[in-house]
Amino acid sequence: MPDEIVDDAAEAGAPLPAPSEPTLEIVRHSAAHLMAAAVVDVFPGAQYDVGPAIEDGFFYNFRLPDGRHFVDDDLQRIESRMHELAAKKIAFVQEVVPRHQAIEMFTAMHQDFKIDIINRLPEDVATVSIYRTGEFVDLCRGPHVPDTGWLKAIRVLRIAGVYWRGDARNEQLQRVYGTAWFTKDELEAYMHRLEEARKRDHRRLGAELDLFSFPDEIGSGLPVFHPNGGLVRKLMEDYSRQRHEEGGYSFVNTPHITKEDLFKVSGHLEWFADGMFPPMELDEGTKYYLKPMNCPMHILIYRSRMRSYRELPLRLFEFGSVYRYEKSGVIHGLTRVRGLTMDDAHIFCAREQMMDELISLLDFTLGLLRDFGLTDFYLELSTRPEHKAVGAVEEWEVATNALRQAAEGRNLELVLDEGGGAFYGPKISVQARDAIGRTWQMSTIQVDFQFPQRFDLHFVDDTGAEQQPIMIHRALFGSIERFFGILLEHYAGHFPLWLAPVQCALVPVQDDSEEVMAYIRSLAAGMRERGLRASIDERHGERMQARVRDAELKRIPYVVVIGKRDVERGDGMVRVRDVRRNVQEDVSTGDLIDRLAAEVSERRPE
RNA sequence: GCCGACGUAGCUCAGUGGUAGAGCAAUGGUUUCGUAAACCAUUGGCCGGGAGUUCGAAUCUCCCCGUCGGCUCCA
Repeated sequence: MPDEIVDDAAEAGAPLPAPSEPTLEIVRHSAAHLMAAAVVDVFPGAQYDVGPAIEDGFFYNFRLPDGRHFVDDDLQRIESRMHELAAKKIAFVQEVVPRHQAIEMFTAMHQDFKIDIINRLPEDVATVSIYRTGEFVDLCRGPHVPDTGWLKAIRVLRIAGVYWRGDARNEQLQRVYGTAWFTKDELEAYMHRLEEARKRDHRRLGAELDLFSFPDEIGSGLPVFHPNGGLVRKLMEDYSRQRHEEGGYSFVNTPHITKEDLFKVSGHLEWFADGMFPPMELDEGTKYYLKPMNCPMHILIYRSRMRSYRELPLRLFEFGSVYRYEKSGVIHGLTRVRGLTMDDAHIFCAREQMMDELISLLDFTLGLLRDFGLTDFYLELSTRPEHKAVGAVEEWEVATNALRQAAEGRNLELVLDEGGGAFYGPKISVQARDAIGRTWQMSTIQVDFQFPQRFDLHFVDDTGAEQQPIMIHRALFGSIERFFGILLEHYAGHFPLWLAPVQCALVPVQDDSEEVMAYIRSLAAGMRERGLRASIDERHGERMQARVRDAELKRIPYVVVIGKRDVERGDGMVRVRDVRRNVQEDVSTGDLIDRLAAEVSERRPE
């Protein structure tokens, strides 16, 4: 994302005027300098590359002498030295020096990266700006805080190996990340935010709520869904199917493996081989591949017979499981896996139909996402990748413009992702912001002229002539696994009622009364009749308080406690605890069931 | 794949060269209590896997598998 972009030009050239009040960005950039100064102190001979302020903090990249790598214990040493330097209130002093003089100076200091950065500046840059902080000198156009005494609320957070200039073919440098704030309170608040985000991490909630797991025996990036997770997933799929049925989609099914030829024709083996599992070879020498995408199979369904213009748009939908070889270091919970199920569809239509289809598709997409409680979106338009792309540039332009037009009709921010398209076509991604402001890529909609050509697809138009259809690839959840994980984090485990695996916990005050238990069982049966999912806490001998606590920890949205008094009163009233709002209310069982049923049928988000 | 940190009971973790521990969970019992943790007892482990060093390895070394934080990638 943009916060990682390192702009060398911003590190040198014309100095920037200091604003009257330092901003958080200036504090962080100054903290980066302070950290580099500390690293040079602690590791004499260390070379420093670039060190910008980023969202929530800063980093600096280093090359340590003798090929040394940072280890975790170094973090504390660096931070301690930073605090020492901060306490000295060393001034940040700017100088503007001639270019050649700067090169001589950094040459004398053996700072190869700085020399390289200066050499990359445009020829007409005659002077550069440097900043001194005591002994430490950095090429930088500033501005900075007046002195290091401003840098009290700092913390060194983590280390990383990073490729020089962000290219995996280059040498790997050592990066140190830190965070900096105006005050210690803000720093504490930030650390607290990190902790809160950790608590809603879907990997943690998945285990706590018994939703899914990643057995080592199966392999990295290959999740299994437990009964409760499977139920949520089924509810998601059921609703998606219903919407697709209403949306004019046809349902298809395709196998998980295929002979290699299919992926030769599609171009996947040429362009996507890195993302595919290695082939299985059969006795006769035939190679079979696990499919990384469903499109070629849907194309074969289209091509199984001659198509008429009357059939178009033909929308083929499938929850299609695909397998992608993701590098070991990138696998992450449910959001980056090696086996996933896409809510995948391919729309075959005539060129004239494309625009209408894209517009209605975008509506359909946003509507579905909103039904799952995601409401804050922006769109991203990804254009032709410079190197990895098939097909004529003109066709890419037509497709890109069609997507742009469909997107612009909306009241949503549209950002450009230059060169981020698939190898076969440009795409629109729907990005959603979650409850704590993070953005996630959700749906993708891709226009494709290539596959119809590669697979020689046709339909007969109203004059009896053969025409080539165009294809739209689209996945709205993206992958069900990923969407599941995002929803889980968005709701911090508190699914909306219609998705909650257990909607209402029925808790006896004391479980030794057959009367009470019978009452609870009949209430559960009444709920079940209305399609509601209630659980009865039948553990023997637990205290009611413990049962309530357990129900809340399991994120069961409603808890009803029932004891002798309720049964003896005979008025049908019970006390309901609304866990998500943390309120209690007396309500009749009939009303309770009606209310829950209404909340479910309206798919209320909370 | 790369850099770093890790892997001990279902979960969270302690144990750093001398035959493995706590809390929670689970199981059994006692208790029957009105809205977030009753009490007692019991069970539970090839210390991720393999090889090596050592009289002796959870502990040291190497290789593999997996997890976590980044990087690269995410078509």
